[in-house]
Parts: sequence; C-alpha cells; structure tokens
Amino acid sequence: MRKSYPFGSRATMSETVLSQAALNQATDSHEEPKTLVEGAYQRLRRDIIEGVHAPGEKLRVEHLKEHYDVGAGTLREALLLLVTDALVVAQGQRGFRVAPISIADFEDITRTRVLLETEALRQSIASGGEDWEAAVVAAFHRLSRAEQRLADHDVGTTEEWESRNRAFHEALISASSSRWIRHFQHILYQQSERYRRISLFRQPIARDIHAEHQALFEATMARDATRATSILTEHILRTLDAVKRMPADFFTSKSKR
Amino acid sequence: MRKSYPFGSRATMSETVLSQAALNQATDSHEEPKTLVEGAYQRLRRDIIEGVHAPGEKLRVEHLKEHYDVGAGTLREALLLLVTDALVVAQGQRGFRVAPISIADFEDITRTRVLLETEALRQSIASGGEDWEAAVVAAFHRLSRAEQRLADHDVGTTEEWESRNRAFHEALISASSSRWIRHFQHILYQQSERYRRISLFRQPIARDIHAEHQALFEATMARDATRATSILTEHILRTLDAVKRMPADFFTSKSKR
DNA sequence: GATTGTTAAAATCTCGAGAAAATATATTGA
DNA sequence: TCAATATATTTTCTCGAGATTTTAACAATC
Repeated sequence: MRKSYPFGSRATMSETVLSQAALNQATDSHEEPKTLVEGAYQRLRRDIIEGVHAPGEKLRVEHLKEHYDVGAGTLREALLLLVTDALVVAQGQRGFRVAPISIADFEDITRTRVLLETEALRQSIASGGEDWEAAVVAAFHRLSRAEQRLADHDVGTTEEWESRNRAFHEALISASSSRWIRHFQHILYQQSERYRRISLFRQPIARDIHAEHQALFEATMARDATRATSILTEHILRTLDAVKRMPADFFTSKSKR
Repeated sequence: MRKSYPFGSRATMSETVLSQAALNQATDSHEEPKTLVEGAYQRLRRDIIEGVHAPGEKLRVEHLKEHYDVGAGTLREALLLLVTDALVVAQGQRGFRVAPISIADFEDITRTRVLLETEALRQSIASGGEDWEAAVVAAFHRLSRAEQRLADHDVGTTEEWESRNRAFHEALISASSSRWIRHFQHILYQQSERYRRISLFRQPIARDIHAEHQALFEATMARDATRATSILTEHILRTLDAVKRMPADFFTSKSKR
C-alpha cells in the first residue's frame, strides 16, 4: 500500500503542493466519476452551462433526483459541489437555485478574467520551459484544425471547437507559477462559457478569431509578454462587446418565485 | 407547467445581481446559521483556520459527527461546503482532508492577494462615494483603537484585532465594482489567516503595523491610488517575509496517515 | 527481510423516511 | 374586491442503517 498523504515524504515543497490537488474541485471536467455524487455533479454542471437549467431557476431536489437517477442526499451533495463553481447558489432553508446572470455580471467576469489571465500568461512566458512550449504548440494546432473545419462549414464541430479553445487558453497559462490564479481562471472561464452558450450569440465564430489566436500564439512563442498580453486582453474583451449589443431586456431575470 | 427560464420580469439588471447573492458561500462569516449544516460549517471552518484540525489531517465523518453533534450526512454537507473555501479537499472514494499547506502555497496566496487587492483598491478609490469613505474611516478608527490597546499590553484583544484588521481591509475594497474580485479576495484572506494562526508567528503585532495602516488609510482618503496600492503591496508582502524565515521543515510535518 | 496475497476492520457512499420549514391554497371578514 | 388569517401541500433538512470501497493487519512465499 502506498502513502497517500502529502507530507513526510521526501518531496520538495513545491512538489508537495503541485502533486496534490489542493485546489481541485471534486471532479475536474472530463475525468471518470468515481462516485455517484461526482457523476451527478458533472451532468448537472454540463446542463447548467448549456442552459438546460436556466439562470435563476429553482432546482428542486425532489424533481431532479428522478432525472439524474440518484437519491435525494446524493443530489444535494452534487448541488453543494456546484456552489464551489458559483453555478448554483444555496440559500438557507430555501433550497438551491441556478446562479442568475446579468450584463453587469458578465462584464465583471470578463474584466476579472483579463486581469488574471494576462498575469498568468506573463508568468508562463517568463518561466515556461520546453514542455510548456510543446503543449502550447500542440493545443494551437488542434484549435487551428477545428477552426479550419468550421470555416469550411463542416458542421457538428462547434462543440469540438469550444473544447479546444478552452484547452488552448489553459495551455497558454499552464506554466504559470500560481495555482490560485489558474484556479480562479478556471471558474471564470466556466462562467463565461455559460454566457456564451445561453445567449444565442453563438455567432458562427467569426473568421478573424483565428487570426487573433494566431497572433496570440506567435507573440507567446516569441516570448513577447507585452504584445501577447495586449492581444489576449483584446481577445477576451471582444466577447464583451458582443453581449453588450444584446437586447437590453435579455438578461432581466425570470426564475419562478 | 410554467416557463422555467429566466427572461421577462421587470427588475433592472443591476438589481437582479446585486439583490441576490450569487457569490455568497452558504454562510458569510458571522451570520446566524439557519440550518444545522451551516452551523457545522461555521464551526468547522473556525477550527480549521485556527489549526485545531491540522493541515493534511484526515477528517473522518464518523468521528467528527460526535464532536459537532450532527448526523453523518449533515457533516458531509458541511465538509462539501468547505471545499468551496478550499479549506478542505475531497477525494473520490477516500473522504475528506484538511487542505495542506506549504511555503510555496503561501507565497502564491500572498502574491495573488496583492494582485487582486490592489486592483480592487484602485477601483474603490476611483468610484467610491461618501458611504464608502465613511465606512473606511469607521473601520480604521476601530482598528486603531484595537492596535492601541495591543500596544498598551491589554491582553485578550488579539482576537479582536484580527477581526478588525479583516474588516478594515474589506472596507477598503468594498466600493470595488467587481464582485468576483471581492469574492476571490475573501477566499484568499481566509487562507492567509490560516497561515498566520498556524505558524506561531503570531508575533506580537509589531508597532510599525499601525504606521502602515495609517499611511494606507491616508493615501486612500487622499484618493492617491498609486501611493495607496504601493503601500498595500508592501503591507501584504511583509507577512510573506515572516513566513519565509520560518524553519524550513516547519510545513512538512504532521497529518496522520 | 521485503514483497505479495488473503482476511478483517474501518470508513465512505448511498438511500429512504420522518421532522421542520416554506410555499401555495382556501377561508374569513371588511 | 381586497386584505389578512388559517389550513393544506410541497419542499427542504436531517438522521440512521445497509452496501461498497478503502485501509489495516496478518500470513505466506521468494
């Protein structure tokens, strides 16, 4: 049997922290769910991000447990896990609710993302090694292929594009020395993904997006932190404009009592 | 059945988000617990921050439920809530554990705090109104009194000082437009509080700390963002030096099996 | 002595049902 | 008709117990 704890071994401090996942939420995306709670958590998260459960909507355990096919307690735990991602809010004796949305919130998310992601990119560029470079190259390649396919109107690949876009952005900052920034970035990215999907402004992913990615990629590989962060900032902020052009009453709540 | 999605009421955007607490963890500090889960959550959080449960320690539900006097399921939920604060980590089929600590982690926390807190202060100075100013003045006054008492060796007030110190820092950034930054800042502050308490380097709160607070306060009231953020940066980073001077093996020990 | 395999103990995960609270509905009175 | 109160229904919260998995203890083999 193996020692399962982080201390007392010979590992250096940084290894100690790096090796164990202090900042993991229970299940990080595409991993195999080891437990019913995690399974329900993953499915619920997907449904919320994709808008199956609308913002502000009440999440009644009694109803949901059927659909997700787990017990009431199990579903409650999954809901609690989603509070970590700020996709669900829990209120005292009044159950759970999908986190509401608003333009102001999206603007906040976007600007905070810029703050964190540019800093993380700066750190990556400063201290990233060959492994990081290789990962960025690979992620960019995969993303480029997907964007090319999209441009050629091979449908059914927008799902794929979103996944690879996330992977690219995460690769860029993967060499950042700050686990906390990456943790917060992950949460914010999830949030913005929800906005992108809910608003139908899933515009057919404009052509110049690829040009932006290309420029971002090149500046990064050239280790030009100033230029890279500048491009990244513009890149992120652009999605904000799109939302601001939405009909003004689009986000005004709803929810049932 | 009724439309379950969020559009169509009359509330303004900002009201929608401001009124409800999208980023609240279940119980924000000193509020009355409305539920057993919240009560256990608060007590557990306090115990973890104060080091009653050591970093890396396994948190066995069967044992803890006695001490906190709640059922197993209830305690599990409280534990899950603590995952949101990154004070507890949950691993698949292997239960819960107090989040481990390390020098590298504390350095990360501190630097990320600087990034977020200076930005939030900048925003507060830029857009804070009279209410904000009044709140800062009040918080500073209360902190000053506590520091004065501490200097006069009236004991038993270090608890009080910590509370007022937190209140002062939160007041400074309370006018920030970014709910997300404040949310993340709150989490990081909690984390660093744990480090401060665990390491015995509860040094008797050096005298010049008050001078720093004074300078920070004055620069803020003068709306000098550059100077204020500079002081704040130094102020936060100073705690880092203290920890780095700890014996090297301080963080490696403890945790049981 | 160290590794591997087997068995026993402990802990986690999961569910269903009862108690408490909140929400919806009905009743009453102006 | 409207407001206020009382009743009924729904939903959340909580607990205890069974099934599964992990962990520990021990034996056997190389």
